[in-house]
Amino acid sequence: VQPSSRATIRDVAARAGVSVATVSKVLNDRYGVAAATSARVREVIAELGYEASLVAQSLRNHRTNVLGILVADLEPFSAELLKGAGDAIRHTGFELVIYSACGHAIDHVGWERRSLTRLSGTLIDGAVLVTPTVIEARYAAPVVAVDPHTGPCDLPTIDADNLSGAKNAVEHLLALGHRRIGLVGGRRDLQSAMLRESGYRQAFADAGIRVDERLMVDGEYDPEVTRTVVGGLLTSRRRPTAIFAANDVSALATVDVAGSLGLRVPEDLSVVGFDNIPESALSTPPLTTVEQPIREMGHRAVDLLIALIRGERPGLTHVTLDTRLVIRGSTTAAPPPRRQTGRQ
Amino acid sequence: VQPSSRATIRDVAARAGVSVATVSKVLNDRYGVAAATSARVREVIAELGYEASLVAQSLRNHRTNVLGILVADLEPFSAELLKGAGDAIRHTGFELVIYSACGHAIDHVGWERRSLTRLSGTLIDGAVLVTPTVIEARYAAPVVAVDPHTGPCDLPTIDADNLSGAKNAVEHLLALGHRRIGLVGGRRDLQSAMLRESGYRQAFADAGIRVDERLMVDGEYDPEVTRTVVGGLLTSRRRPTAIFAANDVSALATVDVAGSLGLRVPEDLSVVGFDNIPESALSTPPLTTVEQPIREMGHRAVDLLIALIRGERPGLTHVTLDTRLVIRGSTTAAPPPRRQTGRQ
DNA sequence: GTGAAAGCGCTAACAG
DNA sequence: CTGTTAGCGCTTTCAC
Repeated sequence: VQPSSRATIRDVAARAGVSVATVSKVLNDRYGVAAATSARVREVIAELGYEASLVAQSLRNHRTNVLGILVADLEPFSAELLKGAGDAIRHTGFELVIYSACGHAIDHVGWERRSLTRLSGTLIDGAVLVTPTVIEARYAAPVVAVDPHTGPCDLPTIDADNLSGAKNAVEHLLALGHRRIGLVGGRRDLQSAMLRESGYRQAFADAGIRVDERLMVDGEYDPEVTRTVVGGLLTSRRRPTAIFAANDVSALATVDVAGSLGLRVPEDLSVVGFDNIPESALSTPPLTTVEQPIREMGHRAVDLLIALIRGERPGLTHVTLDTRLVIRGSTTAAPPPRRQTGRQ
Repeated sequence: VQPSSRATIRDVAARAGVSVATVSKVLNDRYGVAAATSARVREVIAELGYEASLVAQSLRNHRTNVLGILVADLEPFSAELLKGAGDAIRHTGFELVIYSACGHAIDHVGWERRSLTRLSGTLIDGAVLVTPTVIEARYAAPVVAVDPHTGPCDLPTIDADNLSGAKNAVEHLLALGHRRIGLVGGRRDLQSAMLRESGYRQAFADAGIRVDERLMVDGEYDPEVTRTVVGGLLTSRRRPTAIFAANDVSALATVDVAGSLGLRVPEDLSVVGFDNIPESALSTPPLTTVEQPIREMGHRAVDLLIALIRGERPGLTHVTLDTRLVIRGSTTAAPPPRRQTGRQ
C-alpha cells in the first residue's frame, strides 16, 4: 500500500481528509484542532509511519534542536572528542549531527567555513569546530572552537595547556640525557602546534642549550607526511637520539619509520607524543606522551555551545585544560655521549 | 557590511544585478551564462562568502552526495566503527553526516526509523544503521545495517562471527578450569547478543556441562545496567568464578563492580569481554576479550552502501567477519574446587 | 475549527 | 544568454 518513497505531510492530509495546515497543527500540538480531527490525523500518521522531514522543517523554522560538530576527518583525536561530546549532550534534549569533510578537507582550507555556512541558519542551532583552519568570529549561529586556529580569535575556545605539556615532554627527554632531540611539528595553522613548538624551545632555553633547527621537521599532524619527513631526519648523518612529535599519530608514525630503518625504540631512539589517544598506550612499545583530556574537551565544548545557544552569557569563554606527561615505554636514557657525537 | 545572518542566493543575485536563476547556474556550472556575468557573480559570491544552503539544496535535488551513519549513542564501539567508515569514505567524493540520537534512543525504540525517515529522501543518499532496534526493509534510500536486529531481515548487513567468538571465550574459561561461569547478556533485540548467548550455551553443551540459568543476567550492553545486575550476581551465595560479558563495556563494568566488592580480577574472578575496543587493553588488568574487526566493519558497511547508492547490485549483501580471542590479564585458572563449592 | 496562501533557499523547466 | 515561474515539504498568518 505504501509508496516506496517517504510519506509527506500531503499524503497524510489527503488520507485523513484534511488540509496540510491541520496536519501541521496536530504535529506541533497547536491549539485549534477538534479532538476528533486530531485523533484521526494521528491515526493516519501512525499508519503511514510518517515523520516530518528534518530538512523541510528546518528550512522553515530556525530552531532545530540539533547541534553540529564539524571535524575534518575521523581520526583518533576527533573520535575521542566525540565521546566526550556525546556524554555532554545526553539528556539535554538536543540531538547531534556530526559533519565530516572526510579528507576533502585536506586540500581545501576553510572547509569548515563552507560546511558551517551550508548548515547553520538551517539544520543546526550551533556548532563545535574541531581544529578549524580559519579564524572568523561572525557566523549565523553560535560556534565554539576546539584546538583553534592561530591568530587573534574572538570565538569561544576550548584547548589544553599545550605550552607546558610540550615543555614537560622535552624536559623529560633532557633529564634522560638526550641532547639531540628532534621535533616533528604539527599543523602550523593551529595554535596547538605553535605552542608545542614553543614549549620545545623553552625547555631547551631553560636548560641553556641551543636548539638545532636542522632537527625540526613538519609532520602536519599527519601520519603520511610524518613518515616522509622523519625518514629523512633519521637517515641524516646527525640523527637525533630522541624525537618529540607534536601529536600521537605522528609519534606512532615515527616509531614505525624508526623500526623499518632498523632503529629500536627506545634503545636507539626515544619518542614522546602528545594527546594520549587510546592507540598510544596500545602500541609497542607503549608510547610516552602528553595527555590532554580529550573527552573533557569535547564535553566542555558542548556545554559551552549549549549555554551560548540558550542565550546565556557564560563567564568563561576560553577554557584551557591541564596536560600531564604520561611516561611509558618509548623513552629511555640517552646512549653514552660517544655514540651521540660519533658517526653512526 | 555583511549582515549577521548568512547570505542567500538572493543577496548574491541582488548584488550582482542578476536573477537568482543565473546565480544558480553559475553555482552549478550550467551552460548558458556569459563569461562576464559568470565572473561578476563569482566575484560577489567570494565577496559575500556565500555558500548554498545544504538544506535548501537537498530539498530540491534528491541527490546530495552525503552519506548518513545513524548511531544510538557515541560509545567506544560506534566511535571505533566511525573511524573505519571514515577510512572508506575518504576520496570517494561523498561527505558524511553522523546522526546520533544521543541517549534519547534508549527509551525510544525505533529511533533510527524516525531519524532515517526524517533524513532520507532529503539530506542523505543512504545510511548505515548501527545496532538498529527495528527490522524494516523498505526505506526511501539504500540502508546497510551493522550488528542488526534479531528476526528475519532483508537489509544488507555487516556483522561478525558472534557465535564462534562467544564459544571460544567460554571454552577458554572452561579450559582454565572454571565451571561456574556467569553470563552478562547483551541487548536481547540484537542478533549479536542472542548469538553470543548461544555460543555460551554451546560451549557448555560441547563440554557436557549443564548451564546454570541463575548465573545468566542481562546487562543490555550498558554499563549502568550491568553494574546493577552484576552486583547482585557477585553478592549471591553461589557466585561464579568467571564471567563472560557480551561486550567490553559490560565486561569493564563487571571488573569495576568486582573491585568495589573486594574481589580481585583475575584471582577471585576471571572476566572475558567481547569487541576489543581500545579501552579494553588499557584497563587494569587488561581485558581478555573477543576481538571483532570493528573498523573493518565500518569500512565494509560504507563500501556496501556506496555500491548500493550507485545502483550496483553487490554480490554479497550479508558479510560476516571473523572474530578472534585475545587473551590478556583478566582471566586465570579457576580457584581449587573446594573454594568453588564452599560458602564464600 | 479549518483551509488557502505565502514563503523558507534553492533548482529546473521554459519563455523571452 | 537571462529572467520568470513553479515547486521541493513544511509552518504560519489570516480569512472563512
